[in-house]
Amino acid sequence: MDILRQHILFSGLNKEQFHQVAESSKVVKLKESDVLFEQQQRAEYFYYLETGGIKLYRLSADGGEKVIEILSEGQTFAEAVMFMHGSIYPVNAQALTDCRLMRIEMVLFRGLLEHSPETSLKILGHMSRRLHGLVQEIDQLTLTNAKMRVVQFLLRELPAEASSPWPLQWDAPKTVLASRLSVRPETFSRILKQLAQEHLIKVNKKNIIIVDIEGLNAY
Amino acid sequence: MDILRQHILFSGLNKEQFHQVAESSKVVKLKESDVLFEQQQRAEYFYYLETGGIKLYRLSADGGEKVIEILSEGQTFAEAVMFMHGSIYPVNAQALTDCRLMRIEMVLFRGLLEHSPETSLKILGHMSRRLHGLVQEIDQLTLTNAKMRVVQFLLRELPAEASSPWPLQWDAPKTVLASRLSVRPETFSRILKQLAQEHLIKVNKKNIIIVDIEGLNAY
DNA sequence: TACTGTCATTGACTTAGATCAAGTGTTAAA
DNA sequence: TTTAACACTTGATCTAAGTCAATGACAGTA
Repeated sequence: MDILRQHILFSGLNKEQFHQVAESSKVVKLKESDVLFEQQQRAEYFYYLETGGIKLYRLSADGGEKVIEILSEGQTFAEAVMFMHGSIYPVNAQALTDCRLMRIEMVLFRGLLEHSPETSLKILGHMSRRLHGLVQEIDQLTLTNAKMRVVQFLLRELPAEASSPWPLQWDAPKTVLASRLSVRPETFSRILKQLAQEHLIKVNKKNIIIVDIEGLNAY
Repeated sequence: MDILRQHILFSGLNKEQFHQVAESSKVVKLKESDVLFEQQQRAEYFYYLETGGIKLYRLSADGGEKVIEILSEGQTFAEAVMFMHGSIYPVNAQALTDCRLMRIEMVLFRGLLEHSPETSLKILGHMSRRLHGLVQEIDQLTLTNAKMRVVQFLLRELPAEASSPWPLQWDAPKTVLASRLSVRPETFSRILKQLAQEHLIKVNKKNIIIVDIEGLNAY
């Protein structure tokens, strides 16, 4: 509960307000591949992800799946839905690994915001950044090719202080990463192989070692 | 000024607050092709578009241009930037036609929000919808092909009450529309031709008549 | 009226990346 | 230990859409 308190969304609430949130919230546990909610479903809650991984994705009419976001510990999600009329989730959410989450009531939280402009402003900041992120996403999709998308993705996974060589690892299967990057798994595989042949990375199952950050940046 | 008052962003402000905004705001006039601001530039203002058309677009390193949004009368833009740290515009803004805008000071407006939770919530609603729109945009780009994107675009331009045949028109040149849809002008031209041959639309310069809405929906 | 530049259309060609198909590990259950 | 299920890799094709190039249709202006 203390962890929650520290999150930016809740840091603007006073003691009493936070108490209300804590009271009405519930811990949710998911097993790997459990579905938390589905797109078009009526939205009553948003979530704080304490441990585990979640993917947000959309389905097209013909069953195609596009991963919009891969969430990891400490992130909140679906809070943007709280401010839309006739709120329905615009995406599906499914556990990539076993998860532990806090489920927060939208109605209650929204009510609190009416008396907490500070928190509203923080959420606005949050959403602005996500908005900006999506805009970048769009031009990544349109202005660059598959190889560049993969390279950008790898570079973005690196912490600011990273130096070559630097190990990366994740729990999502490669198919999910591929979808996130809007390429087919086959293409993703081939691109990683190419990068390895150029001595920019080394691939071993779910571990990738970034061998040459400079080289990747050159793309 | 009264027009501004009616806009959703300002409707939550009280008389005094609105007065402050009005005081510090300035009318800006642009000629066609004038640049209002550029990406990476320090952001101090957001805008309300009274008359005319504006395109928001991004440039890639190699000069490629991707139109993110085409704005028309009555819309505000760049207000999301207000809530980000070290705020810089993430896009370029250029006039498609002669324009008249209101220029609003971010710092001032942000200050007002600290005392107007109601307005904050309205902006949150605004941004949520745009967020949702961008998510849809992304899966359009990834789950569908160029022809479908064009069809979806045409259908979305139609008002809810539209019936076949229905005329459409816009002031942006076709190259801009093409970029907005992430296709090359040549491809855009070919697709429109195809749709015309299938008797779904009729094209005449900047006017398009939607002949068969059902037919388009079938895609 | 002719000249210029911009936008739009059309045809010929190229290519990135999808699709299809086959094969290899790897884990988990029977 | 065998079988099944699934993730991943690799090779062989195919195709949608991009690129390049030529031409037409204007609007503006000198």
